[in-house]
Amino acid sequence: MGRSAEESRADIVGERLGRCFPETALERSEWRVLAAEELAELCMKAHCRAYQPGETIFYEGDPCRGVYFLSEGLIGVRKEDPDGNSVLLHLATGGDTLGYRPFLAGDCHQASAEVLKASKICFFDAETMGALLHANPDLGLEFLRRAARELGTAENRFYEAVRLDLRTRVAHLLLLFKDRYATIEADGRVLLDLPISRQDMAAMIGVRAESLSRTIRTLTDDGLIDVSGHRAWILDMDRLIAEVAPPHLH
Amino acid sequence: MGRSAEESRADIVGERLGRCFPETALERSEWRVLAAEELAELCMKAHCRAYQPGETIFYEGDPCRGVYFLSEGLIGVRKEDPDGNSVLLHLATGGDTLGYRPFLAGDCHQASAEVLKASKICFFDAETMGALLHANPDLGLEFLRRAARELGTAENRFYEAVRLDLRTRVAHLLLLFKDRYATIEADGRVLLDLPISRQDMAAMIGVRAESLSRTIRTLTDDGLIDVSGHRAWILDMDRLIAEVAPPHLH
DNA sequence: CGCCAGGTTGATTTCGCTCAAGCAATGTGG
DNA sequence: CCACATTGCTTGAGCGAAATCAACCTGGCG
Repeated sequence: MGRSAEESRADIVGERLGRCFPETALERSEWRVLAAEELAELCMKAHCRAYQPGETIFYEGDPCRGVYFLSEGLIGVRKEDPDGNSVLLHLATGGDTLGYRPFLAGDCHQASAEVLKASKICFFDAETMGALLHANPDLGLEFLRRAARELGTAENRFYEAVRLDLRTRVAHLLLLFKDRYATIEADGRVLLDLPISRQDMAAMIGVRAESLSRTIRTLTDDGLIDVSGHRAWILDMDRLIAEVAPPHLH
Repeated sequence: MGRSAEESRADIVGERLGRCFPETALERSEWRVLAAEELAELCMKAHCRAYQPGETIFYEGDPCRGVYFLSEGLIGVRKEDPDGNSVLLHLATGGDTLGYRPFLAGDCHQASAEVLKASKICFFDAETMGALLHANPDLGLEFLRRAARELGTAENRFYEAVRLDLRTRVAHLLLLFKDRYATIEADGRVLLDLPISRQDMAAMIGVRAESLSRTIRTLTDDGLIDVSGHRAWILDMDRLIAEVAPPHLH
């Protein structure tokens, strides 16, 4: 124990920093623009904990008291109605920040956040966030860009929901998953590890699970994909893309 | 003509400022956080002109070269497919800024903007915008709040599009219009001046014009509203609100 | 007056939902 | 280790809400 108090405090900070902001999560998040000292300070103020699948981080209607940084894991952000029907608005993975929208708009949470895979989450309270945003304009601009991108995808989803038929939307969902969850095998085929249940996949595109199931079947029969459980092969990428490309529905 | 060059330049600036940023438009826009000198400088750099109904400001797919401030008028932001079916994403009125989303996200326009009523529009190029955002963090925070609010409404629209039936969505649209376009008559009844065509109203909630027409008919038969042309009376506000309130669809 | 675009109404079709049953995988207690 | 619940997924049959197709108003305008 020949080490100074300085050094051991630095160790504590460094260790906590690594847990709050793992490299892979940090670099794809808005927080990457903060200086090392700012990050260190931030994560000393953070409330961090691990969550298990099934836990809920916040509910629709809850007052928004700050934002949640997802260090690792998988979270579903959804709106539910009394009958238990849900719409899955967003899938969050490591590096995503939850609740920034209601925080910035100054309203209550308009959706609930449910843990889908074991996660580590850090909470930053409104005061800390407010101070940080004023102290560091770059952070605000990062969130602004994020909000702009998400607004674009939200508008596209609305368009697709009202104009595109079921099969097209399922094909598009699979292609979205491809970008994030695909591995390419030696023979060139594409293997997806579907990260969520059929219920939730259906809830992402606003259809019933039964309809999704039937559509997966027809796509399978047509030789585009081959799905069993959470493993999905894309057998014919070109034709799958063609399903989405021309927005003609005849 | 005893006035100095100084004074007459100030007049020119002041006059141009008043045309670009009319009081009512400015105060509900993000730009209100700029100092008078900043506004003056900005509108000297702006390209302003008047537009007539039917003109298109930008098309889906166009590169985004800056943002458009709507001094007055009415603009429809829409996505169209080859068959001519359109979805109306947004109605912009005086004080709204168009194209800030693609500008910030760094992509092309993902929708086109069509003039619906005679408008006055000022264009600020990307360079000017970029400099301003860096020079004045408050402006960024304003746009951040705006983006957060719009993201919320976009997510709600998606939810409603996939979960709520036609009648509920029509009722909700009428109530949205009420907030912006209603006048309350002496006898307490509420009169709406519907700002857009049936086609476009239908395109806002992602349904066909025929379906909208039928639904307006049933709402009329039920005594909730009374519509002729672009004049709509809300006869029973409570029941109209009740149509929207409980999201049960039986 | 006739024309035409926008709006309404009617008849029919269809896509996706509802309801219900079957099935496979996983867990649990005896 | 097996009976059995439980849960998530799939399949089938029937239905219904909204789309489609088509005709017909209506009102503004040359």
